[in-house]
Amino acid sequence: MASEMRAVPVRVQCSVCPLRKLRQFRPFTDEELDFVAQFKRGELLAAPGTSILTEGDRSEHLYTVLSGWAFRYKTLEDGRRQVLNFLVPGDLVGLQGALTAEMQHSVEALTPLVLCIFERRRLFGLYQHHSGLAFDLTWLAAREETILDEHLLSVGRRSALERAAYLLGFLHERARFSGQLENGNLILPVTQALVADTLGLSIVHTNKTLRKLADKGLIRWLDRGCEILDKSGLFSVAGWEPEDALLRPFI
Amino acid sequence: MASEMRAVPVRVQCSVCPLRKLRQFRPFTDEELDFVAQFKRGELLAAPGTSILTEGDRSEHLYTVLSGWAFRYKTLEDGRRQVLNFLVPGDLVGLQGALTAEMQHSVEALTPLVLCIFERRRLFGLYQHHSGLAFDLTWLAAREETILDEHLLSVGRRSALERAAYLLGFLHERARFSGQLENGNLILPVTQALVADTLGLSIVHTNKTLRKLADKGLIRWLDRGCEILDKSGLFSVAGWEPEDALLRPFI
DNA sequence: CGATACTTTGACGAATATCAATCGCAGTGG
DNA sequence: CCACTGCGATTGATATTCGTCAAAGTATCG
Repeated sequence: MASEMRAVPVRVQCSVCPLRKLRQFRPFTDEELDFVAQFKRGELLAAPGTSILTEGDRSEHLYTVLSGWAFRYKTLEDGRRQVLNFLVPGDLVGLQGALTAEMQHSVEALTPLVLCIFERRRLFGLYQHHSGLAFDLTWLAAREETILDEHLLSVGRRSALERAAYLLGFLHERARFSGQLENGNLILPVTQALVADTLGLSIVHTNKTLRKLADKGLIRWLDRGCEILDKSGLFSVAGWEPEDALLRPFI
Repeated sequence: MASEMRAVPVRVQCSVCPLRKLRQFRPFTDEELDFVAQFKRGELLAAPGTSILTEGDRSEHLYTVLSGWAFRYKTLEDGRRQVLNFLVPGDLVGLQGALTAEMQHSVEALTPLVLCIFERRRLFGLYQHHSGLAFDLTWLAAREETILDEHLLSVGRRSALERAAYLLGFLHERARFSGQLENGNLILPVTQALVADTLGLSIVHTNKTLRKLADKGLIRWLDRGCEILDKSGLFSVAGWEPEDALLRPFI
């Protein structure tokens, strides 16, 4: 729960943003780049386990993930938890809080995390003067909706094995697309308890389900992470194929 | 599957839009009203059971529900179906299709349905010249996301009884907020098969679960509909309270 | 009147949860 | 260095929830 979290002055200039260099992100115009550079107020560094946002918060800020992993979740009163989605570099955090009064979900860091901080107050200026960026924000919100649709289908209608295969394949795809697959084999930074809370299953049943995937040679479970050995095998078990994502916006 | 569906020339002038009179929708400026009136290309009338959009479509259009009920869903290859959300008057349909290449979900009419048709091509003009409306679109997308978050929590972590109570309370709330509660007791236009596909349960188990809610005096099941007898009783079983929704945009 | 779609019910089986341990590893303090 | 602690992973036994199968009842509609 308690962990290091601190805001620091801007360190990464937007003009040399390491993410923007990746070919999956759409290029900015000079005007857009200037605006975003001004929009950005600093960075937030958070250690694993740190709570970034909490359900009920009224946040002054919006964030973009610059590096690291995090996850969004909700809980019921008695503590049952449901993970809603994972956040990787390029993902926007806290748009809901900027539009409704209070955050309806919580966000927690999974790995050491760096977030770019934006001021919610200035969001309307973005809409007034940068329709391209405004369009991008809607695009990002619609993409999140698409992902949630697929998760809902998964939790509602896929078997435990299909669900687990879908999730791990999905996470691998997200990692790949956020530029984390340079060095060959990727390790997803998740615990089995976290996977269980994403799949809507108990920890015990999740363990037994992951074991089946491991026995099929599709994954290998490590200390607190999951190595993907056979991505297309996972997709095949899940009955799912990722979209070939085209150019993607981010802020 | 096959059913009546036809587009007709504009009949309801936006300036006298019956929805806009409801106090839950935010007022337009004159310029916004002019734009939307031009943006609108006509209306679509659909009988119950009609397919409005299908997964994989490339739709030229965006829609707003003017009257009636519909639902969004996805299916797996073997036919398993998951209902994602319901659509009531004021809801936007097809924004995803306007931003990504293909629709990722299907939409079907539940009752006689009237949709306002907008042209996807002209969406960018909206962003360029009407930042207020652009902001509204993002707001609507973020609200859909909030709803999906709650559904995911429900399907993943609530028991069958809690889930059913949540869903029916939620639908009652949506009906109320879209101005359908004038005449006292509302009948939700759903079948048990549809509820089952929303909750992620089998029809048989759904039937037995709804029976329990009926035995508690919270609902009454009718021919193909559900009458809500005790809304706060449902919320209590579900462990959920609706947000007091403030002013709401629509297009 | 038959056809169809929706609802209801009981019996049974499969999927998943809960309970209760145990094991291994990393960090911590003596 | 070592005992201790806590978290995560694992396992087997048992209980519960939920799905499937089969059948029948009921309303609507042409």
